[in-house]
Order: sequence, then structure tokens, then C-alpha cells
Amino acid sequence: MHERSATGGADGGRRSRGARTRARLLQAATRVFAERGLEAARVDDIVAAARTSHGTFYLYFGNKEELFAALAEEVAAELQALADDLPEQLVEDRAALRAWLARLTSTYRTHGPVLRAWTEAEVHGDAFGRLGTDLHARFGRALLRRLPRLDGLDPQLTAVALVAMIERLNYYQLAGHVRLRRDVMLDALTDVVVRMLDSRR
Amino acid sequence: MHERSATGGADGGRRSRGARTRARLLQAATRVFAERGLEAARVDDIVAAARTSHGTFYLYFGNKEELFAALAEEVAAELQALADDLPEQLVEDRAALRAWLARLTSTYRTHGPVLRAWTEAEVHGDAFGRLGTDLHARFGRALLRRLPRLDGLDPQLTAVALVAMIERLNYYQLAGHVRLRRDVMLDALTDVVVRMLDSRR
Amino acid sequence: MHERSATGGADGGRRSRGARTRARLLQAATRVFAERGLEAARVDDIVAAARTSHGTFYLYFGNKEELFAALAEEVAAELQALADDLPEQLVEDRAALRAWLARLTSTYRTHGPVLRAWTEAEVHGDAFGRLGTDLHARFGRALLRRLPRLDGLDPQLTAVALVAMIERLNYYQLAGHVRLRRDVMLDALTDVVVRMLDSRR
Amino acid sequence: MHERSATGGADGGRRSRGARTRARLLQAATRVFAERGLEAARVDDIVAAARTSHGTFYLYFGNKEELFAALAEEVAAELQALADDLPEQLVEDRAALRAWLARLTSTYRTHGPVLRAWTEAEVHGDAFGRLGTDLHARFGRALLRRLPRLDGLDPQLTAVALVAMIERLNYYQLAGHVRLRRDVMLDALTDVVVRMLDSRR
DNA sequence: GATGAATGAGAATTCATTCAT
DNA sequence: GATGAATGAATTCTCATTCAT
Repeated sequence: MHERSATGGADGGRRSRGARTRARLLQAATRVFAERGLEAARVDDIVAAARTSHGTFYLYFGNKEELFAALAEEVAAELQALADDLPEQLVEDRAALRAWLARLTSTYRTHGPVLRAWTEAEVHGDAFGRLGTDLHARFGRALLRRLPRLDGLDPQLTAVALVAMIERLNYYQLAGHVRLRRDVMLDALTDVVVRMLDSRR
Repeated sequence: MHERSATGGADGGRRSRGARTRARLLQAATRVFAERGLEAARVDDIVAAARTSHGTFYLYFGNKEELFAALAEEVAAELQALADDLPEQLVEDRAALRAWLARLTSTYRTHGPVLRAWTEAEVHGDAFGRLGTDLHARFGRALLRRLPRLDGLDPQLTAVALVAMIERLNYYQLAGHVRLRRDVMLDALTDVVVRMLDSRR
Repeated sequence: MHERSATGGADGGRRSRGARTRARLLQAATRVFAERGLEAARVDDIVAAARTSHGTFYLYFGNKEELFAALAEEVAAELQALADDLPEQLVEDRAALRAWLARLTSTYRTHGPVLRAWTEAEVHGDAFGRLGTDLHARFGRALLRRLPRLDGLDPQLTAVALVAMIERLNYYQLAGHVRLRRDVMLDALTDVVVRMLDSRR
Repeated sequence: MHERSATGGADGGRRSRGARTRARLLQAATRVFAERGLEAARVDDIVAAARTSHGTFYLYFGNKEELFAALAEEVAAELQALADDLPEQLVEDRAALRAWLARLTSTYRTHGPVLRAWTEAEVHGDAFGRLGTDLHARFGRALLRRLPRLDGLDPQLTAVALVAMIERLNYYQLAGHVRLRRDVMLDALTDVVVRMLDSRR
């Protein structure tokens, strides 16, 4: 099917008409998912937002889920790259840890609508649920590998707990449940992670 | 409307016919929500599971959401009581903290299906979203009040982060994303909380 | 079935319990028909207004229509008696004509709710439609018999037209489409009828 | 929404597919309302009569009432134009009056089904009730303006009474309560109106 | 006589998806 | 490539009527 990049917009209208239509649909869907949520979003809303027609929608995507998959996979790729880039030294290099958390936060902010919709899918327990679980696991494993010897702490659970905390805090921020200044949150989060992992204290 | 108690289950069939039917619907809905999720659950599924009719359903609940509200409010009450019972001394009295975490975990396990559906509603951003946010805030405030002086840690964020961690970990356990033995998880979680809050170290 | 008078209330509680319940249902139905209309009135509304139960309703009436029939027949009887009492001399005895019109107006006012519901049934074209048409015809024939020789006017149509006018004007008054003082309306209506029929002018 | 003209019928199939479908629905609804009445008519009946589907119905109309509104407004426009065209000289120019009554009768005949349904709506007291009352008032005012000085007759009531008579007589004819030859009815009606208004007699 | 819980056949409405143009 | 009218299965909700107590 149509697998050209849908959002890499730097080719200023050079893409074929089809590619542009597809991209317009993806962008529109992002907006609609953000406003209505995944389940409540109607194909009708999406094609209206994209100023195109039902027929066109099905020209590019087999159904709503398939469109969402295209969106989600982009974000997943970004998050996986992020997981792999977790600094080797978490405690020793606070600056690197903070920078990494900043990247993560940016990603959450940029892809907020998709991530929120994803959380919804996750609850439904379908394909995206699994994708989400995999991502979590990947984050957990990346963290686990960098974890210093922790006197008495179960490393697996610690990793999971940290991921949960980081991920949820970003999610709350995204959903508007908490409203913290970006730098305050980053400082504090860095503190918390370091505090938990620094066995020298 | 018919608002008799639906769960006071210890009266073995003594309740009036109506009360029993209502309770049957609540139980059936719990099962269906667990299996299908809140959004995907059909009134049809619920009445089939309760071995009753559509008409009867609407005799007791205005719609699916209202039924879920009845379910959710029970759980909310329990969780709020729990928030209020958080031990005064978190670091000094490990045993009390662990016991409290155990209670929380039990609640999560007992009301798993409802909580999972709740998370779903939360994403949709409707009334339960707010109820959930309130609950979170309550947990956060309770924790904040018990927090020892933390050298350099932002207390508010620490509280939120801890709640996020505890809550999510329980949720993961519930959703099957992680599978940890109950006592291992409790020990580890206690460790993590104490470690974060213990300023004597 | 139960054919005792339902509204002749002067026997102060002497009626059997059943008769009282039946009367309560009839009164309640009158109120509900007035508020909601015939079609929109629910058995539920009626039994609520009568402070009784669904089961009881069907103890006394086979269905909603049957109850309405009981109500309508009382009014029909009154209107038929009225038709038969039309004064012999319409033009010569203005006072008698005015008195008769006053009786008709009173009847409309007293049985307003039922008559309004009746008009509704009439449109639906069911049994009451026929009953209503019969009544109209009876009024028309009564009028026709008293009509003086009218130079050049078709007597049948004149009678029908007069009935239509009288009936409609009362209906408008009832429905609130026009709001005229009772005596003004009676005087004017008397004038109009006399003017139309007085061939001496 | 789809608001293209639905009745401009002289373009024999030139209209777009949508416009034709919409027109088919309107025609079908007219038939169904005539047969079953407004309240009893089912969307199902209408789409069956129009040989289309439920989905299509809701593509063009929000619901049954909205469809009826479209129908009723056409007729209302015609009746309002008629009210405005009432001849200036009612008594002096019998021929003009008769012609006007003929037009009114034709309108009633042409739009019979809609008018009958309208009467039903009027009883229910909803939006069409008001529209109908307005129309009546308009007829009344038009008549009032043309009314000659009437020795002793209340002009307002006379106008209302005449409108009631004319309107009802046409309605009876339509509903089949009376069955008069068209020219006989027109002659008689003209006679009655002139007789009532002619002060020279 | 009276009750009110239970029923289930309908009715309205929505929305993903198809397909002729 | 694009369109948008048409579809109909799926779903929610209502309400007259029955019936066990």
C-alpha cells in the first residue's frame, strides 16, 4: 500500500497529489483523535477535517484502525529510538539524564493526540495494547541494563516502577491532570530518578 | 427511581425481587465491562449476561453510563477511604506502609474490571475522568501531608510521581502487563517508597 | 364490564373501593390527556397521576383507548342531548339561542381536555373520528330542521357551515388560539347566527 | 445540510441524484402521512415507500418532524400568499370572492394530506401548532381589513368566525365528513359570506 | 382488589463501508 | 484520483401489556 512518509513535509508540494491527500488525512485524523478520542472519532469527522470525501478515505486506508496504525507506528518508532538512547550512566551524568527526559517530554508533547488515543486503544486490549506493552517492556529493559547495583531493591520492579512514573507523569501533563512548568518537572523528575538509583547516598 | 442498595450481599436472597434483579445487572455488567471494555459493551450483552430483558435494564438504569456510575462510585468510596487511611509515618513504620499498599493492591484486584473500565472512561474525558482526577488529587494530597522534609525534592511532584507509580504498577498488574508475585511486589514497592522518602540515608 | 358512573361524585365515598379506583383513573387520565395529548399520554403517566399501578389499570380498562372511550362517551352523550335541545325558533327567540350557545360553550369548557384529545383521535380517523362525525351530523340535522326558509341559500351547507363556525370558535377558545370574554363571544355569535338566518332583513 | 429545492418538478430528471432522492422521500412521506397520519407514520414506512434506506432518510432529514416541516412550509407559503390576495371588495365583487374561495379550495385539495397531518400536529401543540395559528391570524387580519362597516357585529369575532367556517368546511370536504359538489359548495359559501357582510340588505 | 417487576416487540438513529459516476 | 450518495447492520431506548405475588 501507500507507505511513503506522511508527515515529512519538507518537500514543499513536490509530492504527488495522492501523497498530499494521504498526508492531509493523517493530519486531520490527528486533530480529530485529539478532540474526540479514538473510539468517538468518526470517519465523517476526519474526511470533513481533511476536506475530502469518504471515498477518498478508503482509497488510502482500509479502515479507521489502519489509519491510526500509520500514525501510531511513527510515534512508536520515535519512542523506541528514545528507549535505545537512554544514557549509559544515569546517576553519574545528571545532565544527560535530564536531557533524555527532556526529549521524552517533547515527544509526548509533539505526539500528544496520538498517544492519548493510544492509551485508549491500550485499554481496549487490541493490537495497540500489545504494541504499547512492547514499548513499555523495551523502556523497562533499557532502564534495567543501566541500573546500578541497588542494595536490596528488586531491579526489575524498580525499572518498571520508574518507567511507570515517568510515563504517567508525562501523560498527566499531556492530559492536563497536572500542570507543571516544563523545567520544574524535568528537574524534579531527574532528582527523583537519581535519588532512587544513587546507592552512594 | 429504584435506588436500593445493590451490593449488601450478606442477606442471602432476602432482598426484594427488584433489588436482586438490579444486583444481577450490576454483576453482569461488571463481567461484560471486564471482557469487552466500557465502550464496546452493549446493553444487549449485559442483559443477556444477567438473563433479563432490555426493558428491565432501563427499569433500573437510565443507560449504560448510569449503571457504570453506580459501579464506579462504590469503588471510588473505597479508594477515598483508603486515601484517608494512609499511615502518618511512612518511613518510620514500614510495616504500616506495607499493609496499606497491600490494602490498595487488594482493592485493585477486587475491583479490577471496574477500574479498567474507569481508566477507559478517563481517556474519554467525561464525568469519570473528573472523578478519577479527583481521586488522584486526594491520594496526592494525603501523601503530601505525610511527606517528610525532602532535601531538594519538589514535594508536590514527588507526591504525584509516587501516586502515579503506585497506581500504575497496580494497574499493570491488573492488566497483566507485568506479572509479579504479590509479596514480592509489595516488598519492592515498600522499598521504593521508603528509599525515596527516607532523608536519613 | 364496570359501567357505573365514573364521575357523578355525589355519593361521598359510598362507592366500593373498585369504583373509586376506576373513577380516580378516569380523572387522572383526563388531566394527563389535557397535558400531553392522547397519543403522547403514557399509561405510566396515568397510573402515576392516579397513584395506582399498571396492574390496576388493566383491571378496569382493556387498554388506553378503552379508557378514552369511557371518557368520550360521557361527553358525547352530553353533546347529543344538547343537539336535541336546540331551540325551535332560532331567529325569533334570540334569548333562547344565546342560552343554548352558552350551554354549548360551558360544555366545551368543562370537557375541554377530552374534546381536545377527541379532535386528535378524529384526525387519526379511528373509532372516535366516526363518533365525532356522527355528532357533527346530528348537530347539522338539528340545525337544518330549525332553519327558516333561506332565500337562495343552500340549507344543508348553511347548516354545516354554522356548525363548523360554532364548533371551531369554541375549539379555538378552548385551545387558546383566540381569547375572548365569554359574554362578548356569546353576543357576537348570537348576532352572527341570527344575521345569517333572518330572512326578514 | 442538503437543502436543494425538492419540488421544482418541471426539470424532468435533470436534478442531481441527491435532489431526486430527497424529492422521492418527500413524495413518499406525503403518501404515508395521508394514509397513517403524522404520529403513526414510521420512518420505516416512508423509506419503504420511497424505495430507499434508513440511512438515506437521515442523510436528508434529521427526523420525521423535519421532513414534515419541509412539506408544511411549502403549503404555508402558498396559503399566506392566498391570504394576501383576498379581494379588496368582498361584497361588491362576488365573482372575485368566489374565485378566491375556489383557489383556497384547490389549495386544500392539492395539499390535502399535508394539511390533514398539519391539523394533527396542531393538536399536539408543537411548532406546527404555532405555524397554523399564525396562518389563521393572517387570514383573520386580511379579512378584517376588507370587512365593511357591520352594524352591531363585532368585527374581530366576525372575521375569526368566517375564517373558521371557510377553513373548516374545506377541511370537512377534505376529510370526507361532507361530500359536496365543488361548484355547489363554492356558490353556497360565497352566498353565506356575502349575506353576512352585506349591510345594504 | 391491588401491586409493580418483568417482558419484548418495535421505533429511531448512527456510522463504517461500498460503489457508480 | 476523487467524489459523495446510498446502504443496512447494529445499537439504544420506549412503552403497552402480562403475571406472579
